[in-house]
Amino acid sequence: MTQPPQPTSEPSRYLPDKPSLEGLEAKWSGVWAEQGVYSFDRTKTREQVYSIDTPPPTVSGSLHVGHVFSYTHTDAIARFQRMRGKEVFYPMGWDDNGLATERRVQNYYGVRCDPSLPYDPDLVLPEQPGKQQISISRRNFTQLCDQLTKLDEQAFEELWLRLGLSVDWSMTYATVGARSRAVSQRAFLRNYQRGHAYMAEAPTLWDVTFRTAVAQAELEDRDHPGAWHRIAFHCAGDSAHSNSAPDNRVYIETTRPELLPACVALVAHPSDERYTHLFGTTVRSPLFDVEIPVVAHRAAEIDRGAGIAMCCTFGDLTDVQWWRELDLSTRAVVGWDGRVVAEPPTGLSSTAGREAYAQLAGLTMHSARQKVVELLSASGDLEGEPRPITRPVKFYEKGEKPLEIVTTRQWYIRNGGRDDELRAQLLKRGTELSWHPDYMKVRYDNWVEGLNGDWLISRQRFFGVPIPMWYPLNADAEPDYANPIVPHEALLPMDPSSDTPPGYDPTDRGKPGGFAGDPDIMDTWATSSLTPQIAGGWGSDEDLFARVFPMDLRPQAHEIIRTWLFSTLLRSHYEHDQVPWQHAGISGWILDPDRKKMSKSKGNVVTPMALLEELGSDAVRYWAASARPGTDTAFDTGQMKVGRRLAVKLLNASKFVLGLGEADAPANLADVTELSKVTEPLDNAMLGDLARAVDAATIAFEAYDYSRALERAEQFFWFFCDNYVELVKTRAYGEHGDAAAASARTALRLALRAQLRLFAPFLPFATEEVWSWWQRGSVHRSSWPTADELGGQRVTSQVALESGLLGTATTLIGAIRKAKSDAKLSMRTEVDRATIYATVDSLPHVQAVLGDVAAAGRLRHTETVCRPAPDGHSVPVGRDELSVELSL
RNA sequence: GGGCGUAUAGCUCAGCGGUAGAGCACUCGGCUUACAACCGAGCGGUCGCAGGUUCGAUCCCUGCUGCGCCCACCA
Repeated sequence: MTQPPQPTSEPSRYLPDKPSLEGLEAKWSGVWAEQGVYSFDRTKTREQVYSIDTPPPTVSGSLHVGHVFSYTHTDAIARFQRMRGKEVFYPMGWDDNGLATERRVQNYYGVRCDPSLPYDPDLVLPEQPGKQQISISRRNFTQLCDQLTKLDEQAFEELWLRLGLSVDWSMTYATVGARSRAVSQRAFLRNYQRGHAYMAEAPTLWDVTFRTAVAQAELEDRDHPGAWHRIAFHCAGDSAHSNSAPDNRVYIETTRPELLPACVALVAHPSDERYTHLFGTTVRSPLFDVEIPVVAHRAAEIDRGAGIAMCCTFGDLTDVQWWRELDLSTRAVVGWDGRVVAEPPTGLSSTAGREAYAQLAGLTMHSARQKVVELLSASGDLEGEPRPITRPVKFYEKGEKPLEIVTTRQWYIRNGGRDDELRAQLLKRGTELSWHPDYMKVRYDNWVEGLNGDWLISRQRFFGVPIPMWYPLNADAEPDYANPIVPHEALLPMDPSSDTPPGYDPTDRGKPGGFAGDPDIMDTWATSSLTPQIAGGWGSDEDLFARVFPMDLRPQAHEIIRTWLFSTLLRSHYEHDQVPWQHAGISGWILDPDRKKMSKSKGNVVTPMALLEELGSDAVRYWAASARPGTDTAFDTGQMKVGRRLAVKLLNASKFVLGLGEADAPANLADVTELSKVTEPLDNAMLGDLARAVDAATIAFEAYDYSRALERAEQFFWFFCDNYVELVKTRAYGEHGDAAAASARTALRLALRAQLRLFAPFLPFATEEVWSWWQRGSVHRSSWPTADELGGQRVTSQVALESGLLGTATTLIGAIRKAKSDAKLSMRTEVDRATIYATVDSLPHVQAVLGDVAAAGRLRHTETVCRPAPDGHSVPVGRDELSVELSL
């Protein structure tokens, strides 16, 4: 066995007989780690650094080809910037914070967190989770969270290593780690101290399954079946208003009849003449017999339902608006558990009403609806049958039941949703970013313009960053929320449920005159919105932070512009008064081949590790990098096979070029004197074309268009292999003299050296393998190719003539191939005589390349005839004579 | 309801104010000493529809249609 070469050793002249992609991932990822090829040099200044605000993957989610897709894009950019001479700050983060982890731990271990239980240091769980979830303490629970996320993080790291991400693994962070918790709590406290964070008791969108508040950014609309119910309210007295129904009733239509006991008003549009006579009067609700005012509000829609709506506390956000703006009563009936609360609301005082209510108390919303419909039918207040409809209903994105609105005390961060001036500032911040692709900015603008309230950041969950606040308790042990006890920044991270505020004794917890900790944790985005600060060492390593912040690039997917991008920008706006990055690179999604979003449930998810093992990382990276920025892309193994073919071709072509001879192998091709060996016009023409491809790829990369950079490199490479290499092959063997051979070999080597570097960001393994055969160091620390090193001005001055030459030669060899193909001859068939027709203008070109063309086409004798080609195309005359007609 | 994107070969996608491109698939030919997991040649398109601007439109403008996505107060 031949020892694999080491990148720091002398060029090894090691050329495998049969180059292969197998094993390159393990070999080179190991070498890179060992030699710290991607380690960040923190002595560099901000100007010298290119910093990336890595998206920390949710480790409790499944590994998905979508991950491979978008992280490859970022890695290609990182590698390009590194080769351009930037010191790339490219850490990895793990998002192990929040509900995703909680849920995974519950299912994986079969446990459930009960914060009232004491910690059990000797907890032993059954090997297989049982049917019944085991209740454990909060501390035990979070320990299991830590334990499981460690496993998940390992799986991700293995994947990333195999994919070849050029991450500095010594700088990894986790969003629930101590550093992240400290940053998150510090930023929150500063928001609080500046008045950007506040606490309020207000109607809140509430998930009854997870029993937590959720934020606007976590909502999604889903089509949900429901039904219109036409319900009669009773007008007071013997009203003689002609517009009332003849039976003195007012009909409303609702999809939420179960909220009838929560009704606080009927609302119609001020200009709706059907109801104007009722404004200012009251009606009585059916079943519950509560006196209900009829009021006017512009938000009521004349042509929706009956045109008059039942306003409940709270059925939807319009109800909240009406309740606020019209100063209506409050009759909450939905409890935290999603069931009808036991006590009837105020105002529900009649005996009949209380009896009706008693039949609902404790029921789920679903059952309560059936019961109310039953009662209304019996009382004759339901007109007709419910009419089924499907309408959009708000869900928590991770939830399975429609959201309710429950009044709770929560923490908020101002986000412009209630403040036009702040909103305008944030919109302006959006313009300070370079968006790639630029139209993605519209999504940001839409989101900011559509915000309808401040950002609710508290969550009634267990695993996450605690809200760092205590509250003094009064003589009745009730918390004084208006005067929280704020911890010192030096004490962060802290947990108010186990830490004791200064001046108190742990035994004062929960006692009159004592203190209580805030029981809630923060929304996962409240921490993730600080990834530039976490990764950069804000507050703990200000020296590092100054060298990396604001960052250059935020890569992310488009669906989290409203969450991650927006919230990060908001926090940076508050804390640093600037945008957190210069560029936002937005990736698309992976769709399955049917153009649907890939989903686990459909069984079409491919495990990325298996893909990498089967096709090779370079192949999969090629597929990812072929997708235009921001574009949703079909999962396509065909494209990966194309990438694999490219990588194999690169190995083989390199082997050929490097195998042409050791004697004149230049030790340092960066030495421009090598260029003087390139004497043949055809060789210079090729280098000139390559120089243009290099320029095009560079411009594309600088504009974050990695796919175009790859396309240009690839386009040139196939042309190089199929035409140039074939044309100069025999000359390179030395059949036309040493100088001509040296010209070809040097050009081939210069071209190979440049092309390996063009491909390095995309095919890091194959390019590194080839680089190691003949160059020092890692290709990934070499410099990005330039037009200058390929001849620059020298080539450019002759460009007109020489690119014409290359075109002529390519056309000629193509015509010869076609002639042979039409004659059903092997390409190696020797042709005794060929006639090449040409115009006067092109004749010099033809004659200049005739030697290479004749050799490549295996033409023994050629004749050039100076006249336009006869009609038709190439005419194969036979094995011993070939007429090649050209339109030149 | 508002917005963004998109529509090009059987499939996946580039492109561009001036004679329509690539890969895959398909057909034919070739084991040509870098590569048969390869090479060569070929077949294949009213550039979604309708108008407009222009000497000229696949490209620019307007409208329409299909698809995808984002957003929107769910009575």
